[in-house]
Amino acid sequence: MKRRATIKDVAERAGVSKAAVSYVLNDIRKVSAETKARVLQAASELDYQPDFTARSLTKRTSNMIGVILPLVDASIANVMQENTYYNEMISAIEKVARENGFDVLLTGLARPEEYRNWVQKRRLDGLLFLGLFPASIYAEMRSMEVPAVLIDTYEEHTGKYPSVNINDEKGGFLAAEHLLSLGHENIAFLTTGLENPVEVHRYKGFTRAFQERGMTVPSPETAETTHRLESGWMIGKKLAGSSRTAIVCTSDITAFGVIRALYEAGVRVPEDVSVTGFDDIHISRYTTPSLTTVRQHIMQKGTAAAEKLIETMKGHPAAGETFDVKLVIRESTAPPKQ
Amino acid sequence: MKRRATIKDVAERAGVSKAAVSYVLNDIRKVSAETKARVLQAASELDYQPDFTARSLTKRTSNMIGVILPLVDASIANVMQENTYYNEMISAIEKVARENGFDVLLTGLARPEEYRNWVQKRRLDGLLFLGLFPASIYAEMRSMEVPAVLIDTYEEHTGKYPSVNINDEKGGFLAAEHLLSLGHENIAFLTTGLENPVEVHRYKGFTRAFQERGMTVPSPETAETTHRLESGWMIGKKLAGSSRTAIVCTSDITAFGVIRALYEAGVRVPEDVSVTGFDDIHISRYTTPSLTTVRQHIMQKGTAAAEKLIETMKGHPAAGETFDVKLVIRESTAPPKQ
DNA sequence: TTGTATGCGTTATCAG
DNA sequence: CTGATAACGCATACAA
Repeated sequence: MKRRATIKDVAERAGVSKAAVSYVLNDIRKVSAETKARVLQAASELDYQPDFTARSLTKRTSNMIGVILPLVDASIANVMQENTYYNEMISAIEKVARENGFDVLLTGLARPEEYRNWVQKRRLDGLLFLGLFPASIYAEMRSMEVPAVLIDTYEEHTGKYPSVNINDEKGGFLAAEHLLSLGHENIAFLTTGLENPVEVHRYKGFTRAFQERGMTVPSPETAETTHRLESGWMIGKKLAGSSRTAIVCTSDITAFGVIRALYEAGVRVPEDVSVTGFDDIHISRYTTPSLTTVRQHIMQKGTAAAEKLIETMKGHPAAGETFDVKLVIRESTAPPKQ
Repeated sequence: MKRRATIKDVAERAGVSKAAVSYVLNDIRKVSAETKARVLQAASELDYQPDFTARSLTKRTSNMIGVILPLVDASIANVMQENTYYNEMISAIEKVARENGFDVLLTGLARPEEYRNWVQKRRLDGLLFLGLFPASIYAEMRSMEVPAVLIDTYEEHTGKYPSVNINDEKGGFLAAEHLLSLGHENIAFLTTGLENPVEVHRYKGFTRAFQERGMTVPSPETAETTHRLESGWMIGKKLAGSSRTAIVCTSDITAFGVIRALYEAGVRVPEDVSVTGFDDIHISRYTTPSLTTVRQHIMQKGTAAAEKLIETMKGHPAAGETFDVKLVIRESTAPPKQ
């Protein structure tokens, strides 16, 4: 590779000191118009671009933000593999970062020690947490002074970091209320685990809908893994023979699994059983039946998270934000059979 | 943030020189057992971890690999948003990278100049190209000496870089042959554009199936954008009134769009029209009808690409590789109506 | 075997 | 206002 021009080359060509070049290019100090012109001229002739590595060393910043996903069985695949939710999030983050001159470092992290080390040795300027992590990681976080924004995380886990969320409680409520108003009474709530506050809030909203009608609240059905098609499929298989007439899922992905299992068992959706999803990923509009689901604006959330992080990094601490959700009624729900 | 221990701190604590510490930690030269022990002891006590930024400066390597996606309308979203193909690819790459001590820098790139600059100022050790880029980028590449592996790219575009592919021609053939053997004659081939060699090869395979039977080859239907649900949907809408009895799609995503459009037009799949996909992403097994498709092992491809890149970076240039594909017959295909 | 000195490309400090 | 010069943290050629 042809050696890249350094600041020294520019300085020599312009007949000034390295410092002068730096001043001009960073517009950090008054420089005589003539020097300035010479420097710019030389820089342009040599196609000079500052080296981020060297710059990082003195500035103690890397111009990189870290995007962290939880590791399940040593891979991020188990979390993100099947769900285009992450595609939208990452696309949004990458765009905001790139447009602000930052690069995105993507990694899966499991143990808190790794995390700390990773951040420090890379001199990351900011962090974005995608999803729920072991509580110990949040403890570790507090001891570092790196700006961070949490996504889909609730206060009890955060401490001092802004969090970007959606109104999960309302989402759960909307799904339940929709089914109740259709006339369903025996409704299952399918969660991937109530250790996750996101799931808890959705379940809370679900229960509120019942309570407001003075009905008893069904206990939740718990899938054994993360949001996966197969988790939904297994629960659907189990529920196919039950007396449930409707199933509320906490992701579109699991809803698809459920619907397929029901179909294989000869149970029709929505004629026999209604199913709702959560997220409204793109494909949900295209399946048959298309999915009645709780829509969240994923890219908006990702964009907001990245923007807040960058604001915070610039020294303007941003507040968290909770986005609204709305119910999108499609074909997977209908009144119960008589 | 509590100041991080540097090599100097370790040296002082161990009562040796900085150089000695470096030697021990990098195992670069023989060091007396005693010194070694003292250094390791001190390093461990101080929880010393070398700073990658500083290390990069002298070693001229960053321990980062860049994963590059093409930019469409200033965002990578338009390419990756709806397709879990990318989730699998990225998961696989991240895992291999992480396990080999590398971090993944993810970015969207459009103009060749940006690309060159990005690689140089970040001192990237290796590059992974996901998908097809403007030809000018390949030209720019040749002038740099950075190891790279191309994914889903054909020779004519590469030059000296190994490429990881699948047997696209065979995939196209399998899909067509399957439908022909079912008795279909009027089969549409839906491509997102024959500028992309991947699509060209699939179409070639498709045509071969016809030629081997001495049948005339249908001309392709071209969607106007990238692999998107909506691209498929629009073509499906157009094809709903046609005499085609089967449609071969070059991605599962577009196939879903097609199927939905047909459904909305009252055309049943597979009773009225058969549809095949390509990729076999996870959801294809769970939709109704489940999708007959050409399976490629996406994670295997991603893993291989990352491993080849790392091998090349270590000085053992790896060869490209073409993975096999196979037909997975599910519910979206059936013999034509009598 | 170990320590010293220098370079990597920038930015920050401090004289002039 | 400008320009040497010293960090920044690490690796390495060279000297001891």
